[in-house]
Amino acid sequence: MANSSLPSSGAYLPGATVKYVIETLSTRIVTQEYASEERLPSERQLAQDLGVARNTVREALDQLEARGMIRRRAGSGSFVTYDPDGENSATSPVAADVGPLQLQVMRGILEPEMMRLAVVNMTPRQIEALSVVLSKMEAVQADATAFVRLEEEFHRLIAEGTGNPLLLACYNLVLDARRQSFRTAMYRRHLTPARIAIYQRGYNGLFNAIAARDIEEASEFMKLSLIEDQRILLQED
Amino acid sequence: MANSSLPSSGAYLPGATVKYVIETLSTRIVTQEYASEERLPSERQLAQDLGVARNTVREALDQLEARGMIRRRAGSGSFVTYDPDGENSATSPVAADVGPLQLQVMRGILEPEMMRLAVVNMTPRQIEALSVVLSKMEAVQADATAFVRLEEEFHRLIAEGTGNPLLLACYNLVLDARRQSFRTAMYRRHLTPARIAIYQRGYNGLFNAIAARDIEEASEFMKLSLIEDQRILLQED
DNA sequence: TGCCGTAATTGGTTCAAACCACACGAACGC
DNA sequence: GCGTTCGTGTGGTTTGAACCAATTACGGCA
Repeated sequence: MANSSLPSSGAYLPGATVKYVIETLSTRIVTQEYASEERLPSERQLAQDLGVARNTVREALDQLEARGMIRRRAGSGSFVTYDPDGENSATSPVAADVGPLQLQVMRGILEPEMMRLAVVNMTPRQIEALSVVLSKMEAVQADATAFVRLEEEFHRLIAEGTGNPLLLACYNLVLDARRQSFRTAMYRRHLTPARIAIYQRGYNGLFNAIAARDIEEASEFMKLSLIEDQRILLQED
Repeated sequence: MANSSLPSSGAYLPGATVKYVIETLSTRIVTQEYASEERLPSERQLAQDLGVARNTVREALDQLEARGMIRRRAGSGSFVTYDPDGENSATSPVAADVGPLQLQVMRGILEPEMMRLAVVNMTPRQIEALSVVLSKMEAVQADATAFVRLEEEFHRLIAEGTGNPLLLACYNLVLDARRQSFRTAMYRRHLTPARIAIYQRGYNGLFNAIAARDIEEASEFMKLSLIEDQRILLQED
């Protein structure tokens, strides 16, 4: 699919260009558009394709490299080091020891309050960013891996939207654990196209509630999402 | 001052300019030429003084900030956060950006639930460890620094007592931020012997509630502690 | 005197251009 | 044939400029 849907069409968000590039590239990597171990386009090429300066592309690649998604070699190019099915990832060591129930408990503690704070504190720009991720989620048909990854990004944006860096840092640990959780693989197995459609409706409602600054509605959708995940988890046992 | 020995005169080393700036600035900071908490020259000024581009200065400042030697505030300037007599230096980078209110919000989210989980899940051995810390706290007369340290240990043991490694990891971030917050904010000024005595009674009651597996009682003491801290925080403003 | 709005200053972001050092391959010479 | 050389493409670094956003300082107005 790639996309030529540059920010030029509609909302151009100054100050969010690097994030846009990061989001675009990481999505392409996760969805295997750029396969593992594969070389991705040169910085100059990417800059031209995405309609941004090479500096901006470099900044984005810096962060992707820090996340361990790519590796660069001067003179050769940049290579994808992300393995979608790989158990190995640059996740924090704690994440490995976290059981699915413990993860769910932690989400139950953080997410409702996080949602409330985000609804109140998110800037229009952050809501716009959220809508971008939402459209990508709605475009997913059956690619469970991509959907899970986008789900994560969606949640991360909400955590960012609280404006509380400490909460964001904590929630990043939660997301690490969620990614690492061996049950996630099973979770993906349950992510049939039909079920994806259900989640899409849920996230759509959640986003609308956020955009409308409706705390109760947003909280309700968040709880539903949690309960749904919990149901799948228990079903597994 | 310091040096006008710019690379321009003679050896211009491409690829080493940023390092040169970092070296220069960090030396000035360590030697107190730029004292702690002091504002250092603006990026534009530094660029001109050092004979490099502003971008280069920014790159250097980025790394100094990552090392925790400076802190930047848009519109205000960059400030030295390096403490030559610093006791602790290994705090997580996020901690620096966390405001006192944000810290309090996060504690308000985590601690009540943490308390409930701990009361239910703590092993006798963990309770024993908690009692040891408690006696140390009760032995403190006026050493606010020691008391704060023990308080932290007390809370950490409770977090451990939940048996949830993810929660513990998150709470460690909170404690990092709390430690950082105490360094800048003058919380210790308010920790008079009389106030320490009050806290000691509170923690004693909290411990007894935990030992008795009394969830409501423990929760109540935890909230009191939180509210007390909040009161001091507001008083500060 | 006190308050508010504007102007100046500061860090934050993005852009465009030029040059360097490294890597790889193709063309060349032996 | 084999090794060297050189060209081209790639990431790496630095520069200079322009604009944005947060903050502060100042001046005039009530």
